[in-house]
Parts: sequence; C-alpha cells; structure tokens
Amino acid sequence: MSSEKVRFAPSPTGQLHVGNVRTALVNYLFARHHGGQFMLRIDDTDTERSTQAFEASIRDDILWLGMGWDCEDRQSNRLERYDDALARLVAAGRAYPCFETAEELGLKRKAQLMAGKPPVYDRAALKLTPEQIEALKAEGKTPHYRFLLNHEQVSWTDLVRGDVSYHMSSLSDPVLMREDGRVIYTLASVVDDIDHGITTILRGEDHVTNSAAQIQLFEALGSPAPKMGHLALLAGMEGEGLSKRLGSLSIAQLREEGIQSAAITSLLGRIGTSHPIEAFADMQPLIESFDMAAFGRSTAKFSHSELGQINARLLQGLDFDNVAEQLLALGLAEITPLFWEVVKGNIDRLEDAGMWWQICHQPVTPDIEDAEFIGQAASLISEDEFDADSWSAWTKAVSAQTGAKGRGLFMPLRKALTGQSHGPDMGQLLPFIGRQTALARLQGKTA
RNA sequence: GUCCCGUUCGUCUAGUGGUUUAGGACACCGCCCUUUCACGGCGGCAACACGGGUUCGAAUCCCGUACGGGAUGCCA
Repeated sequence: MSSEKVRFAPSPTGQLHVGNVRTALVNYLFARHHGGQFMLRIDDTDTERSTQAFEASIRDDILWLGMGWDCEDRQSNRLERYDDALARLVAAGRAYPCFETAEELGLKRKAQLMAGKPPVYDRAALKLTPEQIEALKAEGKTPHYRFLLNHEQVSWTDLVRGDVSYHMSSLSDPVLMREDGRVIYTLASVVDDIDHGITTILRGEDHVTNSAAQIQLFEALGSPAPKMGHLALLAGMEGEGLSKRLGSLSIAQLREEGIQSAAITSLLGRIGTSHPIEAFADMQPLIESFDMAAFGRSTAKFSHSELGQINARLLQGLDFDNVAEQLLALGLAEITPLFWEVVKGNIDRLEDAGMWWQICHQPVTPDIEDAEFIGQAASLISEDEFDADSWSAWTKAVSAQTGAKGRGLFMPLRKALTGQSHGPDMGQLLPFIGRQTALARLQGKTA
C-alpha cells in the first residue's frame, strides 16, 4: 500500500467531457496502479455557475465509467479553512488587500496591451498605507486579496514534462479572495490539497501557470508542494482545442449514442501514451500497465471514429446478459439472445442491432442487379419454412444450377434479401427473415 | 502584445549523436482462411515542419522561421 493520494476536482459548471474524463481517468489509474487513494473533490466555489444538476450528472458519469472514488469533499464545506489560510498569508505579508474594481482592472489591462506591455497587475494596492486602507474600508469599500508573488524562477520536475521552470515576473499576483468574500480556486485548491494530504497533482497542461504560482502558495502556507504532472491537452482531429466543441463530446452524449463505457476508458486511458490503444472490457489491464513515463508531451488528437471502432470490438465480445439492459433502454426489447449472437459481430453501435432486427422484420427494398439470376434463385427456394440449414442447401442448389460461386453467388443474394452489402452470417440471419418475406424480396417487392 | 509548450507514417508513438534500409500499434490496401459478412493469420503502403549552424557523423545538440496549442480572469 503506497501513500499516494490523488484527486479529481471537477467544477459543477458543465457536463463531463472527453478532456475532463481523461484527467479523471489518469488520476484514477494512477491511484489504483499504486494502491493509493482516489479522491473526488467538488470545486463549487464559483457559486454563480455551479449547479446541483451538473454535479449529479458528473457523479453519474464517473460512476458509469467505473471510476469509483475512495473519499470525497466539496469546497463549499470548507470556507472557514480558506479564510484561515488567507489570514495567515496576510499576517505573513504574502497577501494584500486591493480595492480596484473589475472595470478599472479591465481598463488597465487594455491600456497595457495597447502600449505593447504584458498585462500584469501593477501592484498599485501594495503602495496603500494602513491609513489609506482603513479610510477606504470606512468608505464602505471591501477589498479583494491578492497573493504577493516572489519574482523569482520557480522550477519543478514535472511527471510528464520533465524539468519545467517559470519566471514569476511575467505573472500578475493572483487574486485569492473576491471582494464579496468568496474564495478563488487558486487558494482553495492549495488549501484543500494540503488538508487532504494530496501527494500528486495530475491535471491538464492548461494549469502550468497556475501550478507555478501555486507552488509558491504551498510554500507560503508552510507545506511542500505535491509532485505535479501536466498532461498534454487533447485536440480534435483538425488540431483544434477540444474545449471549443465540447457539446458533441460530452460523456452524456457518447452514452446516448450507445458507446460502451469500456470503449471510452480504453481510448482515454491510452491516448497520448506510447502504449497501444486496445479494446479492454474492464480497467484491470489499464491499471496494471499504467505508467506516467509513457505519456507524451504533445497534444494528441481525439478521434470519434476510433472510439467507434473500439466500441465495435467490445460489442463483439459481449454476451446477451451484458447488453440486455442497454437494449431495453434503447427500446429494443424484441431482440432475443439468439438474435444478439447472430448480429453482434457485425455492428458498430448497440442500436445497429435494432437496425438488423428491422431488416429482418420490417419492409426492405431489395437491391437487385441481375433479375434473371435472382429469379432462378427464387425458384429454387425450399418449400419448407427456413431453419439453420436452409441457406446452405439453397445456395448449393443455386450454385449447381447457375454455376455461380463464392462472392458472385452470395453477394447478389445478400443484397436482394437485406438491401445491404455487409452484414451478419446469412445462414443464421435467414430464419429471422422467414420464407415468405424472402420470397417476396427475391421477386423485387418491398417486403 | 508577452510568457510557456509542442511539431517523427493518416492517427498514437519508439527514438536522448553512430547499433536506423527510422521501430511498433491502430487505420488503410492486398493475400490467405471462411463456398458470402465479420473475426483471425500473413504481407504491403506510409513519417523525422522548414532554414541555418556544431560535428568525421544529427530525427537526436544550438539558433532562427513557420505552423499549432496553452496561459495572460474578482473562471476552474
């Protein structure tokens, strides 16, 4: 049992998406691989955007994906801890009150940008005397607080990126507490990580500047910073940032499309690593093979079609019992265990099973190119209702009479009977179509 | 604008100066298997962003350019 403890800290301001889940999964796999703990932390300090509904859907998705957590907490429960921490920082001279309004700051930033200067906070509030501060407070103004950065080089050995170093002079002193007394993520996250005993922080590359500043925060609060790893972000197939098109990549949506959770974990657990992407029915192989050193430093492209392929692979290996509930949820209650066995090898998504059911039981327009050939075939069809041997006996007869064989024999029949050029084994499918329907389709009728 | 970072087959990557005719996996194509589909087996196609330098020798080191991503919030 190692003492590793990691956390996934979503903010309930939206649905879980592919990028989020990758971060969650890497933390989960890291914890399980090392026999450590995986914590769920709800970062709900942005009360304007956080909702209960989003939190519920996030929990739902994480559980559906099989990432059970060992413990949890939420930032809204820990407000006094953040106040404490801020007071300590103020006392130590590492946090200071500021009275600029958001508008003023925005204007200042714009002016700096126009002058070709980096938009870094000028620390004007640092020059305020205690008397001036008291006077402003007496006027009824309430301050927000900033962390006083040490303008020096911050370096760390990143679990993904190796040696990283950042000079803090190009950063603004981060705001820790809002004017209305609500804490900002920068502080809350560090206080939580300290209190919760987080040993390793694994998050996206978009947090590197945060990390640099937060390392100083950890130290200012008297705790060594945890180990850190910043994963390269995921991009869409065109290389565009994934965050710009989250809608189509939410887990909820993927789930609705009939993607298996194992397909998602298989892809996201291996994408951007040097390990091959394989379809794993459960997480065990992912946990065992997990290795931080396998992660690359460049952005990987997430492919929806690759996810589909993995999903198809996974479906092929599933028994009816594994999918019965899902079929029901898809409104495909009519599908029998036998039918599932017949079609599972030829579907990409679960709902395709329903498509094949329809092909067998609902009118289909036959695809007939050589009417004469199909006519001959129709005349040779058995008098009896179909069974497992009908296809083989029938095609033998057709072959004997017409001389057709192989692809030339089977493809026209497949197309005439199903309207499709690909599909499940015809011998097994035929009994589901039934003699009467088959005959009608061979005569070119939509039946 | 400024600061980080990245760029090897279509995709994910191996590669840390000579062992490389740049390796693997997925995709794709072909063949085999199967009297059809799929699975499986075998094989094939296919890449070091560009330009300078350092060196006997560079995908590997240095500089620059281009392209891409991230950050620059009283969001997380």
